[in-house]
Amino acid sequence: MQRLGFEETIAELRANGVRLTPQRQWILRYLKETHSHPTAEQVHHEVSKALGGISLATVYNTLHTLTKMGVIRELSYGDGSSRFDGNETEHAHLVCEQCGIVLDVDSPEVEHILPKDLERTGFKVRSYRLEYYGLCEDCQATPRKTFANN
Amino acid sequence: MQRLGFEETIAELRANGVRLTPQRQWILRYLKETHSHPTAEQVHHEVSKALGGISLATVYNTLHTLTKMGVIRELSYGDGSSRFDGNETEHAHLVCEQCGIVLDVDSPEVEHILPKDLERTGFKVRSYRLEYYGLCEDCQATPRKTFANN
DNA sequence: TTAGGTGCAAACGATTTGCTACATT
DNA sequence: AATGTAGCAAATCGTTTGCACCTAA
Repeated sequence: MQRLGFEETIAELRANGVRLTPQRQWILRYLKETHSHPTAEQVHHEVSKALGGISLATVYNTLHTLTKMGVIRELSYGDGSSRFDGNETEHAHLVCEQCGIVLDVDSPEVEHILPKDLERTGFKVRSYRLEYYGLCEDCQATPRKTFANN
Repeated sequence: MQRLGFEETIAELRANGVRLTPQRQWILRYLKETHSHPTAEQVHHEVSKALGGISLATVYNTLHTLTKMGVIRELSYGDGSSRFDGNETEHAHLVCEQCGIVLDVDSPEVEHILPKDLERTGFKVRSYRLEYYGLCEDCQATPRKTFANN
């Protein structure tokens, strides 16, 4: 349950013979250093500034490659677009239904319960996804905010 | 935490003055009577047989209407399409990464833990979503099955 | 009667793909 | 040098929308 930083992840990939192009490095760096949960478009926008241009297709391809390698995670929500999380470890999220922000939450109790709970199902669990939907603190204070943040 | 059946749900909607067209009734009936978690297209296919034709747009409209009314639930997965669940109550799912089947799981321990877990976050939780990803029993026995079931 | 639902086809938007040129190893 | 990667534009596909017609209450 230790989240790896950018440098550590790069070292791990290099050790596994993965090709490390500038595009891949910047995408990974951005995801590892932000704690927001950006969409592919947001990644494209940020990384494009650093590289002076990158194809959106490359962003998608790279995000999927990194997801398959297990160094980032992909989460798809009902709003049509996926979000990507530089934290590759299992953890729960808080999703604000008003402003759309996605926050991390440590949930040690849940971590203990879940695996136990599945023993009786015959299902071989590789990962889980736990999300709470509701209102973040800001939106509780400010009803009717627009859906355009984070 | 009591799942409502088709007849009960219909009665509730009628009591609330909701218009009950044949299209709405058949869509609701299908979702309430199956325990699979069909996509919009699967709903369209099944209901179309019963009605002798229905527009896919109507299926989408109706599914969203029923979701907003709280009598069904919508779940979006990474495969691009949403799935709809006639069980409107909170419950966890098992998602097989090989064949794509979505199974229900009762998780009473988790039900108890989750709300408690959130008290300290300042987040106002309205609902949650819990999914386990892995291999179902069939796919553990039969590796490399195609992604075309259920 | 009438508010609201249905159907169709066109529009949309996120994501994927085919293919050529290129850069890391 | 060889294999895998980047870029671009076109294609795909699930989903939404505008509008005319229709129907449950």
